[in-house]
Amino acid sequence: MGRRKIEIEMVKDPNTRQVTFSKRRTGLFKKANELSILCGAEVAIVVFSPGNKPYSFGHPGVDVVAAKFLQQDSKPIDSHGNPSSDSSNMEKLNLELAEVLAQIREGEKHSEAQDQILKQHNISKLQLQDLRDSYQILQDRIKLRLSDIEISEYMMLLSQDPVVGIKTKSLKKKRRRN
Amino acid sequence: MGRRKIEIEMVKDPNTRQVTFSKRRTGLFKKANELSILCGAEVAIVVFSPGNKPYSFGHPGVDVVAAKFLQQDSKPIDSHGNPSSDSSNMEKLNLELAEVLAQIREGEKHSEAQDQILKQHNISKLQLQDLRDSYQILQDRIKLRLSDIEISEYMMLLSQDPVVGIKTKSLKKKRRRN
DNA sequence: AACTATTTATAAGA
DNA sequence: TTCTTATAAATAGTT
Repeated sequence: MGRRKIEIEMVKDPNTRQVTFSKRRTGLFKKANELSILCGAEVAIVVFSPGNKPYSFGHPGVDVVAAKFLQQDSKPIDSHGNPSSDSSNMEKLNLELAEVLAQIREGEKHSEAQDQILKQHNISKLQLQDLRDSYQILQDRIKLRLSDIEISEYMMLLSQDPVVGIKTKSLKKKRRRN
Repeated sequence: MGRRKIEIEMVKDPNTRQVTFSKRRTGLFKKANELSILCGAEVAIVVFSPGNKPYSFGHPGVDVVAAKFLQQDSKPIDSHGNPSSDSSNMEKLNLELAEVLAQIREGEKHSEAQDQILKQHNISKLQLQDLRDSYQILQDRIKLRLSDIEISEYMMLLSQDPVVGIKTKSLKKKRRRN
């Protein structure tokens, strides 16, 4: 898609490679953003540059999508012999957890503590115990504030026309157990 | 990039939306594959379709890239007050772990057990204990065999030169390298 | 699933 | 790095 056609193989010149990486990473994230909007799809991307710097994109967020992806596969297990905490109420907790993750992301913008949010959701530490192993690392990352939040917003501006202000809080499915 | 320009907004017709999703997801994964090859970058993508079906792409693998992404952020922590297991030898373990993850992916092709691979790497369960909380879920997923392995291979065939023999469904554009 | 008219991404160049 | 532009590539609507 340029002045010349190129072969899909490692770009030899380091300088050119860096330029190519920057351009194509931007393009990839833009495509991902369009896909999520056009189709209502959830997307998470993590990329490490040739210089090993991390870049990420996520809608509604890398954590949310990653959690969803990880949990779906971890449920069907135990045919292997793994006990794994009782998965009967896992689904309900997972739904809550997904929401908590989203809110934590929001809360960070206001420098709120994670624990406070947990309390607001009336989730006891006992309940969290079940999910701790699986989500510990995700929550750790959340505390650090993710750069993908900014990137996500940036991509919004790039491909959308007017765009309001900020707020990318599209995850608001309040699922009550019924 | 089609007969008409479209606005980047939710495609209303469910049928059209599904078609758009399929086309663009393929395009996104192809772009990701090219980026990884051209620049030697590591890429991981997870997508949920409007129908909530998961798709993933990863080079060298979703797990490997995800683990790398997660661990880099979990190190700088503890300025928050979190104890977090001593991070002095974390790096070494992480390197080992990354390699183990890669080998597990390989091992699966031969139906090997995860434990055997762990032994081959001489990693005791005590050492793994440190990383357990963070990587438990990743390892669980690995046991299930990931679909992204197949996808990754498929993408390779798509964008690399000659292609061996496998029937690449809709790719009949025979390009010769020149 | 295929086909193209068009739009979009991007390789070089400035 | 950012912008420009000629060209390659992706894809929206159609068959």
